[in-house]
Amino acid sequence: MNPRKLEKKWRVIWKREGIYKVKDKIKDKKNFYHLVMFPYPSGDLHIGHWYNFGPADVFSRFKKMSGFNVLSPIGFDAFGLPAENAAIKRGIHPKNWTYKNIKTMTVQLESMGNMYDWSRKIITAAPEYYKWTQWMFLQFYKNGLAYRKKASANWCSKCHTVLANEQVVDGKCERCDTQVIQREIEQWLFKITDYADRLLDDLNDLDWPGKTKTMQINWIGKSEGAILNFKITPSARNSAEQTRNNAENKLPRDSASSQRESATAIAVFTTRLDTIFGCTYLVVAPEHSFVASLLSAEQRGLNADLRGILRNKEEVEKYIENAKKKTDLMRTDLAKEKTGVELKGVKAINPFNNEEVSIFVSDYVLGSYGTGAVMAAPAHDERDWEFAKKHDLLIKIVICPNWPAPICPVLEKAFVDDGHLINSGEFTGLKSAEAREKMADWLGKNKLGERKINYKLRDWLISRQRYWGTPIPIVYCEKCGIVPVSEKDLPIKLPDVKNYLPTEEGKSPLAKSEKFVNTKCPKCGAKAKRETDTMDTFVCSSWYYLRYTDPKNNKKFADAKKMKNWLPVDMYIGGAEHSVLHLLYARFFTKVLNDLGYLNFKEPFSALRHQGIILGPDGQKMSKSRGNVIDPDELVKKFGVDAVRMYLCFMGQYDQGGQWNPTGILGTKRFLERIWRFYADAKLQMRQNLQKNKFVDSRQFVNLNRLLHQTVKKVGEDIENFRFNTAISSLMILLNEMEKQNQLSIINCQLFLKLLAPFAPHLAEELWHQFGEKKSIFLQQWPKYNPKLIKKEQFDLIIQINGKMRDKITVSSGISQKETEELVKGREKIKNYLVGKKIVKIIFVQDKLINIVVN
RNA sequence: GCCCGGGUGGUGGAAUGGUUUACACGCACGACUUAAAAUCGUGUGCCGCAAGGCAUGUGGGUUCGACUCCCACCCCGGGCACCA
Repeated sequence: MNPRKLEKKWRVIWKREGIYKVKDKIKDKKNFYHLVMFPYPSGDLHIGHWYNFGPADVFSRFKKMSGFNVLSPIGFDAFGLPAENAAIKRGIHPKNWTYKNIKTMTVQLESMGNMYDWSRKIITAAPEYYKWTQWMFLQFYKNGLAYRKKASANWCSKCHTVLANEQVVDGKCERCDTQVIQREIEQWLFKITDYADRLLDDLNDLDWPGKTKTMQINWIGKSEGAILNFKITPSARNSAEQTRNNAENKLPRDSASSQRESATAIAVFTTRLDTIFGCTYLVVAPEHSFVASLLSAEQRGLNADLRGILRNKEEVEKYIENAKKKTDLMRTDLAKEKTGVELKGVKAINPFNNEEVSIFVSDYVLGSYGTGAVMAAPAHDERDWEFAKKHDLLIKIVICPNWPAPICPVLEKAFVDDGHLINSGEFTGLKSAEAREKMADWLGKNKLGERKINYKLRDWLISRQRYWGTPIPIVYCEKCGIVPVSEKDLPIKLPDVKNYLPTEEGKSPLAKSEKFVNTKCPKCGAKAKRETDTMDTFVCSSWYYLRYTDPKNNKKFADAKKMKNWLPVDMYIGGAEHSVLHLLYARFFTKVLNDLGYLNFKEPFSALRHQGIILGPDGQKMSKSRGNVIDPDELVKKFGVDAVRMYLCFMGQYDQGGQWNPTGILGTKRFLERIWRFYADAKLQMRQNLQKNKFVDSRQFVNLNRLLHQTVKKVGEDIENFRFNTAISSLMILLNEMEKQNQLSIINCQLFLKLLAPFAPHLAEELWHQFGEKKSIFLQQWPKYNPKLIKKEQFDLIIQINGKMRDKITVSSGISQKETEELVKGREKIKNYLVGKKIVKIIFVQDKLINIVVN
């Protein structure tokens, strides 16, 4: 057998006969949309792609044979930064580089022999595709979901572009590992935060790995609490040095001081309103506007009483200078000591008890979250505890774990759990959860604050200052301002510029193309300029799964009826690295399009599975510099496609991946060769039998039949559960057994091929046709098993003494306990164990074991 | 620090609370061969000549019986990380 010749032969025939060409509807068949995450055209199909697509193809072939009309498309996520970087490195235009890669990768993908419907191929960098990406942008814009703003953004100085929060890993650029800095820049954002709650709630109904759901939950980071205002007042004491104990000295606030009260207030967000009576100071982030006001020359935004009141201006300025110099990574390092300085001369007033508390500036408070200011209740928060201990501030216990015993423990660390309130005025005695409710009500009633929900999720920054992306369809007119391009003018084509290099100053290379930039205002016709930023490539991939249902449509992103046939996606397979990026964005897009009436479903991917990561033979991540990369093309040359895909299925649990074992693949190669030889023998034998007996009845082979039916059950269930490894091992067991039989039926031989077909499609198809079959094996029905045949008539009964296996006998199924006991006690081996012992107890498990307990 | 996932032979890995080590790789021996490769057969957890004993990261617990359930700890991988 020459696997490569045979495999090529079948790929040609499959293509010629178009057996993978998908019809939108087939009578009496349910549609099944099976999708793999489309590859980025990096230039080579690596083993990770194979691990993703190979076993995924096993699943979709199985579904097809199980009676579904399966859509299994493929395409290319063709825009993006790496194409550009690689193109720059090699001096090739990104477009040429990308399309050249698509060409080679298409050949590689075809060599896998997967059942893709190539007629539905999509390329996100093609104008007929990105026309609709731009159309999506316009819908977002028209509905207030796309907006432009100047704000601090993550800037990668190597890639010369801004990055979404999701693309910053450990404070570094996801792509090139360069330290990300903050830079003020005009940018486009999508309002994903509007969908935070729905993105959270709808996770419940999805058949997704729990881990992936958890990661999205954490990324969205919902926390419920309250926002409350602390009024600011000049320090009542001359000596601002006494920070300690001043919270205990309640200052009865007379009418005079009330009148002098400042209009300035600091809002804080807390999830632990129940600890408010334990608040002994406030902390604001260095970038908080209040600090800036205190320090600035004009002192705008400050009440007259507060102007010029800061007594340690220099100290504060110095601290803030230092904080600015720190990178995000340094600032968020938990191991670091919590530094900070007091704002001397000002105090904040706790709205619940009118106590004056000190205000600190510290970089352990983040300017970007909540209000950029927190109330510190050091007895009940670890960070506040640490800060208070270091700066010798008052720690006041207001939550007691020992209620109703009035004695609270002396704390050695912060007590952060819920408990009962003490020393909390009218709220004393309440449980934490109850107190939070009542206190929030009280805040609202007195107009001092309100309930508030905060999210970690930020709006999605989609503009990139790079060439190789979808142009943002926006025009800037001197008269009309920001004007969206008219839908009929789409696509706004990416010009074929010569100079696509990114620029230092944070402008897209498109800005240099006058032909592109200068245009007319779609509204008033006056001279106008185009937006030159392009979109984040994740925008392209947020809706691609819709396009496969109607990839050639020029009037709509996809026809509604056609989408209805397939969507949402029934099974989505891809890497776990997309847990928060692509998978969150695609969900967001789906919800928006659903709201706008274009889709009748709210979640894009009903079921999701991840493949694991394959490590090099050395147990390290594969990389060219380490020289531990496994080249799938080489493997195919040596072992054939079927052996490679089968080994990928066999090497371990699909979602766990693992270290590449260079010799392991020999096992599946040998297995396939054994099948080949076995069928050559079987054919000969059957030809003889056919002449003699016309037909060999499969009922002659009762034991083999049982194993066959068991295997049908096992393989089907295993594939359904993505347990490809054990499915293959049961096929191996079956072949081992079949080889021992000296007569075989045609029916059984054909049945085995059907079980094999999803794993080794080429070989199975070849052998199938050698039986004289004319239609492809993939147009056959997956075999059904007979549950009655699976039951054993006899089984090995385990005999245990004190829970240890000492003997076993083969007995008939359904044997009674009494019979078993007699049988067992009569055995010499067991008798020896019972000599001089007293039988305490006998455990009998029907059709399994007997355990004699002695002492 | 927190949240997941994992720890089983020489290796990859199997095991509804019931035979630990399926299946495969590797290794050893044998057959075929002038020889080698390929193939086929046999064996292969550890200790021991054997009887037997001991083995699923460590230590406890529940149970007639624990890889599996509970508690504590150690190690590896992944994610999050001052989110108030």
